[in-house]
Formats: sequence, structure tokens, C-alpha cells
Amino acid sequence: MLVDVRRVDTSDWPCTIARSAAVLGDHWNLLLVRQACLGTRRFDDFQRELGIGRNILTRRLNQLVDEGIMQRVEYQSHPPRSEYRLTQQGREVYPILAAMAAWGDRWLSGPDGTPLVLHHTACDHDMHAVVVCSECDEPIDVREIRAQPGPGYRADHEPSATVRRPSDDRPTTVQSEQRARDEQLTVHHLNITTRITSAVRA
Amino acid sequence: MLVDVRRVDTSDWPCTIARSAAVLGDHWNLLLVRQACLGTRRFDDFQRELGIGRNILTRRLNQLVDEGIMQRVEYQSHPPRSEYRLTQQGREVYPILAAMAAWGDRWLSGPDGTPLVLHHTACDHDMHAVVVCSECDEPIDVREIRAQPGPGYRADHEPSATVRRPSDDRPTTVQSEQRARDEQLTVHHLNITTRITSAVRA
DNA sequence: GACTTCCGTTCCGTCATGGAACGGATGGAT
DNA sequence: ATCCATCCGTTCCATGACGGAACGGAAGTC
Repeated sequence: MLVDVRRVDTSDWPCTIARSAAVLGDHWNLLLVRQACLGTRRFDDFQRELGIGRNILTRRLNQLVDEGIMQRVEYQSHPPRSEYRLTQQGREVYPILAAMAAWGDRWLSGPDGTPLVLHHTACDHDMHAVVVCSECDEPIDVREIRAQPGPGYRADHEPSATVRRPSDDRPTTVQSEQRARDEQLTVHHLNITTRITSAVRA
Repeated sequence: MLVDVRRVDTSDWPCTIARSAAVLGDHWNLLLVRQACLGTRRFDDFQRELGIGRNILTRRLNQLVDEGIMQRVEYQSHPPRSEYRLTQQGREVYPILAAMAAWGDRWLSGPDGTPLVLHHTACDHDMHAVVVCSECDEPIDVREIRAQPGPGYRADHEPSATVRRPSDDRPTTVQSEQRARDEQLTVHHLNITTRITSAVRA
């Protein structure tokens, strides 16, 4: 797998967001999966539809295959030709894309509204994606989520933390800010900082 | 806003995924929002916790502020110091991150399981994110979603398409493949391809 | 034999990236 | 007063990914 050696590799951080970001935190990878979800399978189609350079496309497709998101399927053998299809793992990226679409519709779409309407054939309604809690089925809000080190946590890498309520929109005073920083239950690990707190020791 | 001029700008494509990808399809932007969700607010903290270069960090924070995802809040004036907080728009990125975390937990976590457990304080359960249909509350699957041009659709830009069922995992024959391609209801727009089909003309 | 389709590879100039050092304003300690 | 630390950047630089364009090669079509 050819990776940007300049880029910090987050694929082994003890945070699945960071890991996912190593794969999905890329312009082209995201668009390629989107395009694959729309039915595109072939090299030239991806190239034309996205306007991506052929060399870049080659690299990206190989990367996605290596990561198990796409698979190469030979559809004729005599000039060996293969198409790129989503694997199950790749197909399951779609909910993320749908969540991004919902966010984009809300914050990024022009005065005219959504460029693309999603229709759910299962219930036959136009819909948008909603991200809910697996336990109570309520839409999630950052301020109601607390992250804690889990079974796969390893303390030898980059930061992870228990989530505090993110800021209100009013400025904090220097004092309250200082207090907030002292209370912050955070695990910092890199070669630089090692700031372990009660949340983890407990 | 300083953007990679080499990168294709997808912010005005008639597809909210492409638009969102222009903002969220970036390694650092994603991680910065994540970190902000974890409570980080200050330049140096972001820098230490993520290991991002200071120059890059400056650029990225400015970009996120320009895009309305973060806001600069001055917390002391005499050496003017400001912290970076999520706006409402930024806070609403979290569901996307949570969806990415769920995907990462399923496909990317090692044998030990999740490095981070998310706890939903609203219902007091450990949880993971589920992306559901706004209308029927069922988890969504690519194969049950069909995308159609909406009110904000403009035909002068990049591809968008009605979604067909993505491929099964078995190879298609050349014939069935050809048929599938003919049936494909796709709108292709760039300077290169203009392939409008019944789905749009209808 | 020429042309087209499909899937790449190679070459090359440009520019973002990331590391490191510098800077400037303030506050605290000695 | 002087040193040191904190906080938030900016500047400089080498590296190498990116994107454009041209090339290639195997097969099918007219």
C-alpha cells in the first residue's frame, strides 16, 4: 500500500475515528466509494465521472482493494479486465456517506435545497439519514456522549479522552477555563505528553 | 481560505457528499473536529495531542473557522489569545464521526475490540452509532437507497446518479454487464461526458 | 489497416506537507 | 531585572504527492 509518507499515520491510534480517518479521511477515497455506491465499477468510468487523474486513480483503487473496501473482479480474461466492486465492508461505508449528505444538506446546500433527494425503497419515502444511539434509538448529540478506554485500548499511542461537554458558545473566563482544564479527564500519549488522570487510573 | 489548488474542488458539485467531502474529506480536519469534540480548544493542545505541524495547524484552524465549523473565541485580550470552539454546525459533525467510529470498530479494530467505548449519558448505556432512515427508523443499506435529482440540482457540474443496487459479489458476464450499463440511469456532467437519461428527462 | 475501448504506466512541473527554528507578548520565579 | 515558561503563531526548507498529458498494449470493430 502506497501511503503518503509525509502524512502522519493514524491507523494504529487507539481511536477508531483516527483509524477510520486514515482510510476515509481522504477526498478521493470518499468520492470513489460514493461513486461505487452509485453503481460505477470500471476504471474509465471512475476516471471520467470524477475527473480524477489516471495515475491517482490507479493508486487509490489499489489502496481501497488492499484495505478490503473494494475488490477486483475479473469480468473478461483475454485482455484481462477487472472491475472494482464494493465489498461488504465497503458497502457499510454508505451510512457514513449518508450522514455526511444529511449534514451537507443542512449546512452546505444553497437556497434551492438538496441537489439529490434520497429515496428509501424499503419504506417508500424520501428520507435523510439520522444517526441514533443503538440502545435508546434517540439521535445522538456530542454533549451526551462520554468516551472511555475500552478493551482494545493501548496506552502507547496517541491521545484519546473521555468526552466532556463541549463548550457553550460564550467565552470562558480565564479562571473557569483553568478549572475546566484541571478537571479534564484526558489520556495523552505520544512521545511528548503523558498526562494520565483519574478517569483511567480508576 | 487557503486550499490545495491542485485538488479538484468539489464544493460546488450537485452532490452533498462531494460538498461535504471538500470539508470533511481531509485527514486533519476530521481529526481536529474529533479532538474538539473531546474538549480540546487551544492551539498548543491541538498541536501536542495530534502531533500536527504548527504551520499546518494554523492553516487548518483558519479553514475550519472560515467554513463555520469552528469559531475563534478570545479568552484573554492582553496577549490576545483565542481558543477554537465548535459551532453548532461543527457539533453536528459528531454523528458522522460516531458513524465512522462504529464502522471502524466493526472493521478495523484488533482482536481486543474497541479502544474506546462510547457511553450515552442520556440513556446511561454503552452504545454505538446506528444510521437510520428518518421516516421508518430502520438502519439504512445502500441497496435500498435511490438517489434522484432534487430541487437544488444543477446540471452544469459533476456526476450524480440514481443509485442502482450495487453489485452482488459474483462477477457479471460480459453480456449482463453490458445490459446493466445500458440500464444505468445516470446523469454525467463535466466537460467530458454528457449522458442524460430517462431518469432526469422524465 | 485504421480506429476504438479499456486499463493502466511514465514523465514532469507544481505546490502542500511536516520538521525545525524563530518571534513576540506576557506572567512567574529567582 | 533577568531568566524561564507559556501560548500562538510565522518563516524557511527539503521532500514527495498531486494532477495533467502523453504513451502503451491488448483486443475488438469497421
